[in-house]
Amino acid sequence: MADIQGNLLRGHLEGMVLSVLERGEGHGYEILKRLQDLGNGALELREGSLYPALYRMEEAGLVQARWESDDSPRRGPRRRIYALTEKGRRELLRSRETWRAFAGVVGRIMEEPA
Amino acid sequence: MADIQGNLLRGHLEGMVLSVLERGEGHGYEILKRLQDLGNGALELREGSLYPALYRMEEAGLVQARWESDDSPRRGPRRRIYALTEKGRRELLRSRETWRAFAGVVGRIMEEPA
DNA sequence: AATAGTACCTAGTTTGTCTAAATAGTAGTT
DNA sequence: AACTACTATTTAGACAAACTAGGTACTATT
Repeated sequence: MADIQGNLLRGHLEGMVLSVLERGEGHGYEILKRLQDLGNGALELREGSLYPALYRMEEAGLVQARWESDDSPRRGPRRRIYALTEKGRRELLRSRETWRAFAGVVGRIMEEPA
Repeated sequence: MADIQGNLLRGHLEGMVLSVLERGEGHGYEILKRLQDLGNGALELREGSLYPALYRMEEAGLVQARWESDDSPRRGPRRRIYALTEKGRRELLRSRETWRAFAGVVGRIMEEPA
């Protein structure tokens, strides 16, 4: 199983998080699990990568964070819920364009017959 | 034009260089131009990224380098010519697999309808 | 002599992922 | 009660690879 992690991910994680949040808000651990699920076991993403990414994105105004209310029915550790902002939505569109350009160019270079 | 550079490239450059060299040996500057051509103006790759990458790859035994002979017919700065080694060829196969896995996973996450 | 293109080199900066820990609540087991 | 495991968040420090921003040197053209 080719593991996707580290340098390969650099610069691509933010778009992936934006994309996951487009389907609905979610807390950090949930975003992590959604990404790992979507990665089908090949995506090795750690908490230590995701949480700092979320903080950067919050600072950049791409996502808005709130603490889950105390009086929610569930028990367990508090969760911080992230949602896309308008700016984040625009950034997602740009991320998709960048991804397509990137995948097109690198794909062509990697796959073109010798 | 979406520019492909910096963090986006991290971890992907080595495979691209291997792939370009599969089509035939070449010197550093030539590899740079070939990549920029293949990138159709979108790939912003600098010498300061490529040369160190070539040194790393030489050290890792993926490519073999030699100085162009002095008595070659052309005039101009000396060139250092890089060629794939057997190990480099094997690594290229692995790079392609990794690329496909990466592009598949990230593509699915980026493009999947919300 | 000035400019531009080819060709290589490299010290130092940047930055985002990862390592590796810590904290804390809940649930199930022995 | 003690344990293990899972959920959930936090963060200091390490690391590595692309980049910045220069430098050298030869050739050709204006």
